[in-house]
Amino acid sequence: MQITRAGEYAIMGATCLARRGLGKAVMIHEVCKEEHIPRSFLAKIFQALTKAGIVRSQRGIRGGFTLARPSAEITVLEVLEAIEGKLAFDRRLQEPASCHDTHACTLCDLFTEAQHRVREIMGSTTLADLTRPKAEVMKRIQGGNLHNGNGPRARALQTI
Amino acid sequence: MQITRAGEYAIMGATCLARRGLGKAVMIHEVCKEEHIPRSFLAKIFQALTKAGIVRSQRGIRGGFTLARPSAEITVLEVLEAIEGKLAFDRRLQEPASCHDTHACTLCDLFTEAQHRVREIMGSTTLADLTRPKAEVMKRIQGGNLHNGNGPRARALQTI
DNA sequence: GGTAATTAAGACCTTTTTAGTCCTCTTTTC
DNA sequence: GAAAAGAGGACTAAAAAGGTCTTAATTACC
Repeated sequence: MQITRAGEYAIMGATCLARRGLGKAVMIHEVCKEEHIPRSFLAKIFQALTKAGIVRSQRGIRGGFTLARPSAEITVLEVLEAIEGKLAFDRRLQEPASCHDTHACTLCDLFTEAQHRVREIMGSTTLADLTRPKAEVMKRIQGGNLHNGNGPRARALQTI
Repeated sequence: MQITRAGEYAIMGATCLARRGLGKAVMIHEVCKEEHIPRSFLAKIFQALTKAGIVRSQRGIRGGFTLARPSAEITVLEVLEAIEGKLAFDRRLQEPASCHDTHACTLCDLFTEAQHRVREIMGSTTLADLTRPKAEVMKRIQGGNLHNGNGPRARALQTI
């Protein structure tokens, strides 16, 4: 019941890029130093994020990584699932065949709801949110007003 | 980001006992057959649940397992944590030292909130709930009225 | 065009966890 | 005391986690 190190590093790395702004290429080395992540491991993670269209890479001298889109349009859920695959609380929710009691399994319902709650908050929090001052973030997260609004946050939520 | 098979089996096994009522000892063999769980694996799991005071065991001929308390007083969270240890969404929430940015880590806040949401629903759902008809359970889970009420459910929630 | 700096890709490795099994011992009932 | 349970510990195979290493492929600059 934990997210993996790779998933955690992905969020940290992407957030680090978010803090630098959209245009500037940041070398993997800098991100590692700042976030205390092993270099070659992060390289691998950023590769995956590149394929997922979350970051953009630039090879050669003066190369590095940038976010592919504004940080306010990238959700934490998106980053996490790019690395770990679709978030599933239990194997039942991945391969429904593994539940024999297919007709009316209340446990499946419980797991589905738990998973939904996690996806909801992860999907409504963007990288931009993580770069904001702590007090603001706390207020937003615990405020519970994740459902309303028309900003990028609401748009992001639609894809869940 | 998944619960383990052991955790899942524990909930299934305990729920199976809940369906049989409080008094009657159920042999491990019966539970396994009913829930499609490997026998020696479930034996191990029930051992742990016994130590945790969730089920009670009876050796010898006509032995077996029963719930140690009424099913309405045992939460799914309790069963899960008896097997998997305290539910932690990320290692940061277990050993805070692993987060270097101790002063104002917004990611820690996000994870804390996600974890809280999972604990909330798992901690407010009892084994008795899982034995009820699907429609009822769905209504309760999604109703969102998990905070009010004075029943065993509210009591259970206090320990979270 | 050469060279240094940078990411890409994938093979490889080590440790830990998962998901069990198996065997022997103890307890309990008949 | 025999038979039928669970208790407990040792063991194992497979998968996942958490990385490392090597060899490209690009790119900027001289």
